[in-house]
Order: sequence, then structure tokens, then C-alpha cells
Amino acid sequence: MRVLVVEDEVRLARALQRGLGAEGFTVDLAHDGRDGLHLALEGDYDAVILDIMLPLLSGYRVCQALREAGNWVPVLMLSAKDGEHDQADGLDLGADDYLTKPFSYVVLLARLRALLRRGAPDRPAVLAAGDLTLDPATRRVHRGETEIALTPREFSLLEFLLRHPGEALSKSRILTHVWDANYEGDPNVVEVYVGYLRRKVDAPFGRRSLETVRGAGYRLASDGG
Amino acid sequence: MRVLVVEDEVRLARALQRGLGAEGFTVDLAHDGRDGLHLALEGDYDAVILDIMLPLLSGYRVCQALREAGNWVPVLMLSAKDGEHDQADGLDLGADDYLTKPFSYVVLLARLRALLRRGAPDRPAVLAAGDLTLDPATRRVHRGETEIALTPREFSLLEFLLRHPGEALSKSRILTHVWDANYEGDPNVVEVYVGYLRRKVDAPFGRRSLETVRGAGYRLASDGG
DNA sequence: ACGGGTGCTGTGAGGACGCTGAGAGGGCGC
DNA sequence: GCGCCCTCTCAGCGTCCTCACAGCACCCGT
Repeated sequence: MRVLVVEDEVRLARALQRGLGAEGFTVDLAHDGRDGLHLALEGDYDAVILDIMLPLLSGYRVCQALREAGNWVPVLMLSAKDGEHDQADGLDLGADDYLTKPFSYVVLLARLRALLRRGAPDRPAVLAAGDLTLDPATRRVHRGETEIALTPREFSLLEFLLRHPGEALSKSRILTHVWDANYEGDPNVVEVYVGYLRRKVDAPFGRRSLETVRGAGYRLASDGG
Repeated sequence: MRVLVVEDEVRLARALQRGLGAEGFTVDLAHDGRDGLHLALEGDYDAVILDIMLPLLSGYRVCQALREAGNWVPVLMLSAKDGEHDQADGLDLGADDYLTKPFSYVVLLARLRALLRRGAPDRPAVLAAGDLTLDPATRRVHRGETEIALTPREFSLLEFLLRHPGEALSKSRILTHVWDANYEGDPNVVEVYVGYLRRKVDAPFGRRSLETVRGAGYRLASDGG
């Protein structure tokens, strides 16, 4: 079993290398995001342990880039923060598990083994809410049998909503995820794009899956409307 | 066990003949590509040891011609070069193993025995999407009954698309796989080559199998358009 | 009923994106 | 050494996407 550890704190990295090595894993180390990404792409690992705070390229970006490259190696994220949002962010970007520093080595080992048992899935499952489906790999969206053409922005927005079905998502949260973490433009874009989406995935089918939660944002009906 | 050695360096050829003969093989020699091809086609060998640098017809061509003729005798290629590309080229063209000169005789013998244990494989599967087929071994592409001539680059691109049918493949992913992991040139090449491909595999047949996914890359219709 | 706040949408500008033709450069076979 | 083919760059063009803006609609509290 080959494991890549991407961690800039040298002491921790070495400790993991020794510890996991003793468990019979082959452990490679990378100390910044760029090296980590390259190694992960080329090394054919069974799992990657990925710190979030990294020089050059954050763990988020590394994970995102991996997934975009079609690499679905199991990723276990490490973070010094413990905010709910960080965790959600990590999992959104395709991490498979998440551990907050400081963590117990035994827990890490258990989680790692769990990940390896699951193995690398070929591709993420199709996202769905009722008869509304979205496939991130083929980039196709369907309402029942009917395919729906979406622009890139509409697609990311719907994808984000589908990853949090039934949850009320504030405009600012939507902005940071679908647009950019430090988006400076008019927050009205969200309304605009929700409008576009409704015209494509709801109106033609007489549905109402994208609900407005006045004062709180938007919610996707988990049964697809 | 009959083995054909195609090698223009007479000393090496004779050495192999003596050595393998002592191991109990029946060894025939050819000293250029054309003779080698004829012998291989007619002689019903259990394996062929094939130098790449040959007079009249290169080892690549010999191997390719063999495969095109439906002959899947195990081929062990010999080469003075050791570039990764050469190796990939050889294996692409249907060689079964590859050895770089200078090589140890013991290693050659081991590899040869491994090949013989495996035996002549059946023809590898062709890639297909609808009536569009691509055979990685013979490097032939057909739309229905019609054969289509592709350049090497066009071929690799189509092969990559066919290996991920229906999936939206980003330009960067295509670049790293079809071109090079650290390709530095203009990403526009992808558009250019998709254009070439469309003119060859789609336009003459009134098809649209290579779909543009705006903002996300390209997708090959899994039913071939 | 009225008004403020919140959300919706039509319009249009600007830009990003993708497609294509022309052509330069290089490798390979002859 | 010559010519052909392949690869890739570049620039121009058309199309589609994104977003800002402004006015209107709607909700809700008073």
C-alpha cells in the first residue's frame, strides 16, 4: 500500500512516515502543494494524506486539481482549523475524509484503513434530487429523460445546490463557492443565475425545485420539486 | 520451441543463435526487416526477437505489419535507444516486451521465457463508440466499413477520447494525456486537433460525435454520434 | 392599504471561448 | 538534399456567456 503524505511541518511529516512505515505502508513525502500534486498525479498512490495549509498550493487546490485531472485516489484532509465550513469545503472539493489537528495517531490510522477499504471509486456518483440528475463526469443534466443544456456557471451553481439538497444556502455562501472566495461583484448575480436555472430545470416541467428562502437564500427541494 | 531472431549485427545474431540453441530452442535468423517479416509470417514461430534498427524495414514496421496481418506471435523488441517514447512506440505497435541494448543475456532469456509462458494473446479489444472503431494494435480507425487515415497525434487524441466515452474531458486533462504531463505550449492545439478529427471522422459522414462542452472541454458521444 | 425591503427579470455591453485558415518549422523517407 | 507530411502557433472572427443595471413584482409588517 502506497501512501503520499503532503505536509509542510517536517516533524509531523516524518512522524507519519515512520509510523505508517511501521504499519507496512510505503510512504512518500511532499512538503508543499505543488510537489504534492505532481507526486499524486504520477505516483499511483492508494491514498493521499493532505494538509490544507501548505506552501505554494493549498490542500484545497491540490485536491481540486487532482479530481479535475480525473484522479480519484482517496484523500484524507488534515487541518488546523475546526470550523464546520472548512470541513464542508474540503469534502465539497472531493476529499474523502477529514481530520482536525491535533488528532490522535490511532484515529488517523483507523480512518486511513477505512478509506483504503473503500478504495478509489471510478468517478463520483451522479448527483440527484428526485428526477433531476447531474453527472459531474459527463457534465450532463437531465430532468427525467430530457437532457438540459446548461452554461458552465449554471452547471456549477446547480452542482453546488445538489451537493446540499434541502439545505438553505445563503447568497454569500453560494458566491464564495460557485463564484470565487473573494468575489467583488454585485451579489445580484446569484438571483440572476437562479433565475436562469429555474427557466431551464423547472419552468418547462412545471416544477418548483429551486425554492427561495426569503432573507436566507435558496434551497433545492430534495425530491427535485 | 521455434524462435526467430531478426538482427542485423551478425555477431550478436550468431551469439543469440548459439546461446538459445544451447537452451533447446530452434533459432532462425534474419538480417533485415523484409526477410524477418517474411519468415515471421510463414514460419509459425513461438516468439520473435526483433531489433528496431534494421535495414530495409524497421522493427517497428515489421511488428506493425505482423499485427496487421493478424499474426500475434509474441514479439520481444531490442533497441539501442532507451527513451521512454521509443518504448511506448514499440508497445503501442504491438510488441509484447522491450529490451534496451546493451542487455544481459540472462535477462533476455528470462523475458523470453516469460513471453512464451504467456503465449500468443488473442487480438486485443478494439475501442468503439457506435460504428466508430479504433484498434490500438493495428493503429487502424474505421467508421463502419470505411477506413480512416489519421496522423499519430490525431490517433492518440481519438484513442484517449474513446477510452473515456461520454465523459467531458477538459483541455488540460487532454493536454497532459495526449501531449505531455508538462506541456508548455498553446492549449489551442487541442482545439486544432479536435477540428482535424472532426473533419476526418465526423464531417464526411454527417456525424457529430465529438461534442464541445463549452467551458469544460470535449466529449465523445458514446454512441459514436 | 401603504411602504420598505427583498427578490425577479429584460436589456445590453463587454469579454471569454472556441473554430478555422494560413503558414512556419522540423522530421522523415526517398 | 529535397520534398512531403506532421505538428504547432498565431490571429481573426463569430458566438455564447457573464454580469451590471434598473425598473418592476412581491412579501410582509404596520
